[in-house]
Amino acid sequence: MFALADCNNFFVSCERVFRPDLEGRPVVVLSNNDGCAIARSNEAKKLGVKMGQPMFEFRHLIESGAVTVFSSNFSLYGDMSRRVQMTLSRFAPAIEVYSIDESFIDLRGMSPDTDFDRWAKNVSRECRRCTGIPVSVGVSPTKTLAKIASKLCKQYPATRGGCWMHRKQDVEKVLRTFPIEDIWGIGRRYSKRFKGYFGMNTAWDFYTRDESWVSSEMGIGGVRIWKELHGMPCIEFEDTEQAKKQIMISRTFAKEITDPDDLSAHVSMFCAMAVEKLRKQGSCCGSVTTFITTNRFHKDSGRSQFESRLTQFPTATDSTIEINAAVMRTLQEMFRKGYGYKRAGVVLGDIIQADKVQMAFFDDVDRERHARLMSVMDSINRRDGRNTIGVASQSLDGIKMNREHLSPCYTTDWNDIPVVHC
DNA sequence: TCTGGGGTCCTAGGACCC
DNA sequence: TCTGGGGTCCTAGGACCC
Repeated sequence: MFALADCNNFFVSCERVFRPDLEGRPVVVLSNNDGCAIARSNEAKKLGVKMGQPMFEFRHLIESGAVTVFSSNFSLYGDMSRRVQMTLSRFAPAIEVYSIDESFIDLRGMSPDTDFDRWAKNVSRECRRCTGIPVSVGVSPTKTLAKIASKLCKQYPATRGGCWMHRKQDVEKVLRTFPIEDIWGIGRRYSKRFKGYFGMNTAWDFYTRDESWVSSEMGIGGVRIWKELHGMPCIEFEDTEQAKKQIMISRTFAKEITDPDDLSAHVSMFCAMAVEKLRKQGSCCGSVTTFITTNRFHKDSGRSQFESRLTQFPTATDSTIEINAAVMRTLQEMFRKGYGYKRAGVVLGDIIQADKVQMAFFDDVDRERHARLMSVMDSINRRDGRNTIGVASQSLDGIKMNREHLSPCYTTDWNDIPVVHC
């Protein structure tokens, strides 16, 4: 058996932990720059606020007081996520942190006589008690079915946050009405095709197809989903964190940037952030891509641009100095005067373990020195906060963002700790 | 006026090798 | 007119996830 513990409307729930007055009311959390809705309470969903919908389209709901909005507060969400994970760890030797709000739990070592329904309800209750976050715990023979089971918890309050779905007849009963687009791994494209072309609307319609049909339509990935629905586990449980194969830092700017120095300062900071992540996982990268783009929603195509440049390193590196130099050079090549840049980013690729780097024959970088400097830089930034020191080209002011509705960092900033009056 | 920020895997096709 | 057979590697693009 596998369990999936999925936090309900996670970002909204994090805000509600410290604002219990918002329980039962429509709440929306916005993306960076207060752009789009990225989390909605059930009440906000009922009012018609869509995932990813731009805020200006539902501004009337905010202004009339029908919806409460928050700017995203990722230090809060990250910390709350860690607390939920700690609580889950008490119930199983191994958990797989799948995303900020979802973890899988391997139950294969537990006695087959276990009452997993009771177990799931208990885990959910404990998460709520210890962290304040409502969590849906689905248990099933495969990860894909566990996902479905956890969705049932959200749909039916009578499950009290936990649901064990394992008997064939129960699974099939659920699949008969489960929307095809809600199956894990079947996205917008496939579900649109399945509905339009083949008149398939439910998970049952997919489940009852031949394996060979699924294979020809979707390839090996589809077959895995199909088998998982039939109770055959195909998706590995991964409790060790995998090193990233690609690391990207990009941001949309609050205002278009026209000044090359301003743009450089930002992109240089993105670079420093990305390379810090790279070192943190003990890797080096063989290439870096820099990209800049103008506002993609602008009609005036004469002034629009998406450009990117790839730099490859003869010897894979984790030196901010070396990578930043490449990024700054390519940025200079791409920048055009008179254009307003709305978004930019840095992508590190060809990532390998730092101790497996193959040196180039004519390598002339003093890697020892760079390594010592980077290590000192990282420890200072760890101790005194991000952006305490960095390379000269980089902005140390952070990114200017619109965050009009930001909540306090209740759990990660001494100045924001809630005060209890009694 | 205002539109997020990350990731992964699979496949097809081309280049190239013997 | 006829024009092998097998393989690997790389890349771009498409699909998905949260």
